[in-house]
Amino acid sequence: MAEEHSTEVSSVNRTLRVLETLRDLQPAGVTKIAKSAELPKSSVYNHLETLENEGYVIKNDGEYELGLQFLPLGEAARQRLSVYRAARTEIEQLGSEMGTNAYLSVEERGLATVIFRHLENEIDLGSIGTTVPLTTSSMGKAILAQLPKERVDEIVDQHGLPRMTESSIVDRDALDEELEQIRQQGFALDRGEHVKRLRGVGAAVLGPDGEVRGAVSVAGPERELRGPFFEEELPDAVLDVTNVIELKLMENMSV
Amino acid sequence: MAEEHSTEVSSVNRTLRVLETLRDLQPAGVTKIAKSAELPKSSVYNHLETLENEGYVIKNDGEYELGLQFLPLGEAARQRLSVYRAARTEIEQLGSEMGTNAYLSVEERGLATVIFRHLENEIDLGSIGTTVPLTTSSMGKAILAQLPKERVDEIVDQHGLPRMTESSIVDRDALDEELEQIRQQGFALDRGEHVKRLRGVGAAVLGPDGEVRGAVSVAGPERELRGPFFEEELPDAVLDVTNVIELKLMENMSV
DNA sequence: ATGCTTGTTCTGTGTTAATGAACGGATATC
DNA sequence: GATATCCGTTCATTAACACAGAACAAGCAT
Repeated sequence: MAEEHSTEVSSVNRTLRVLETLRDLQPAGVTKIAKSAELPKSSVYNHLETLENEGYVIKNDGEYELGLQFLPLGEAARQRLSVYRAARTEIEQLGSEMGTNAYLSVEERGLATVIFRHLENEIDLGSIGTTVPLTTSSMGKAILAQLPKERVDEIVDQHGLPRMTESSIVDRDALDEELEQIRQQGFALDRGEHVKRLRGVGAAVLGPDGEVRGAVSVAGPERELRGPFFEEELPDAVLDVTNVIELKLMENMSV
Repeated sequence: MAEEHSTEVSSVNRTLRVLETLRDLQPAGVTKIAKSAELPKSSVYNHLETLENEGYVIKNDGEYELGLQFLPLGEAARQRLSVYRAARTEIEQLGSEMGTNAYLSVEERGLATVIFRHLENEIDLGSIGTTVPLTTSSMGKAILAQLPKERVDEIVDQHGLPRMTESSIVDRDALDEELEQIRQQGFALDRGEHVKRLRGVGAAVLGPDGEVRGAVSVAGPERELRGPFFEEELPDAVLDVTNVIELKLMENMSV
């Protein structure tokens, strides 16, 4: 909120806005994007042209689409995370053994970002790159529970306690209690706090330094995730996997 | 080379250059990026600051890294491709059944871009988003063989016939012969034309309209891919898969 | 303590990104 | 089939602001 002498490059902000609206509207033409982004048509046109010349945007019979040049950027962004490299295969195995969708997410800018998933089920909480509030998912809560208290305060200040469903935690004291319980049992449960009737089991992955590197979770519909399967078997499986990943992270250190 | 009245937004080009050098150098500081991109330090700094405010770049103890915001953009770029949605699971099955790495790639801007892969083997021809010349891989040649002749001319004019290894096709007539043979047999073989001792088998995927939508391939080291396994079994398996994908693409039409 | 880094701030100036109107082409409308 | 409306694209002007390079501060190594 406090910008003194703006050191920002406004054209860049503009391009990013164009790209984000294109992402949501694609395929789309100049006019459509300009209207949605509330920018002059000619301006949007110039940006799209520039982006197209570099391959970041593709023109297909008059309509624009995002170019595949973004793939290497996204890939480089997640390849830099050692937890991604260590967890990939483990997540796939976890998902196929349990017969559920399995996810790997990391915290960035106060949100949980899904960086890898294994699908068994159509009911999905979001594709690669999706962000969810840390307070309304098993992965998010598992991460939060391992962050220093000040960081939790920061994040809650910044993002609040969004009420995604009627089960979402919206009270700060309730959150602290929940986090304490998660620390004690080692895993987090989500009973429709993010999406109604969608349940999940998540646990944090700690690095060799003891810092949170991310979280693993499995998720599925209420009717499949219940009873001892939900409350015992899945937590055990998830904890096994986070344990293996943590060991892999240690090996990478010593090599 | 022929720019009349430049309608390009130069700041955008600048940002893209910063991002691309960051992608190759990350984690990196302002000075390192500025030197490599041959841009003034302050300029790079301003761009990085702007990108960081939007989450496209992350600052970790003084060093910059690509932010996870690129994941949704990359994901949106490939999700728009119906062949990606149809081929995902088939590629995984193909790879695990054959015990080889399996790839899905599409042509964009005259290059083959890998948009999905299944790994069984360490020897890899490149991660998601990697581009390879169409003339030096089984996927690329399979795609080329299905493109209209004028398009092939365009692409060869633009990218030439790069000699990646001593086996690469560098003669235009030889290419045409090869493409004709690929059309007849339905699949393409790569005998170390892209990387020495790396072999591959690829076949194109055609859409309901008869246009090329991409190509599937399996690849592995020479010592594993040889004899009837390389020349018969793998081609059969790849063709089976492209066939299934093509059928899926037709279903999606009618739904 | 001193010499190098590094990231960051600053300020003027020249470039150029932004703008809205106008063009021409295609499609839709009646 | 004529007219109207939409689209992408071009254009010219002007104000804005991105750029650059030097100066600053902070860290690290020597």
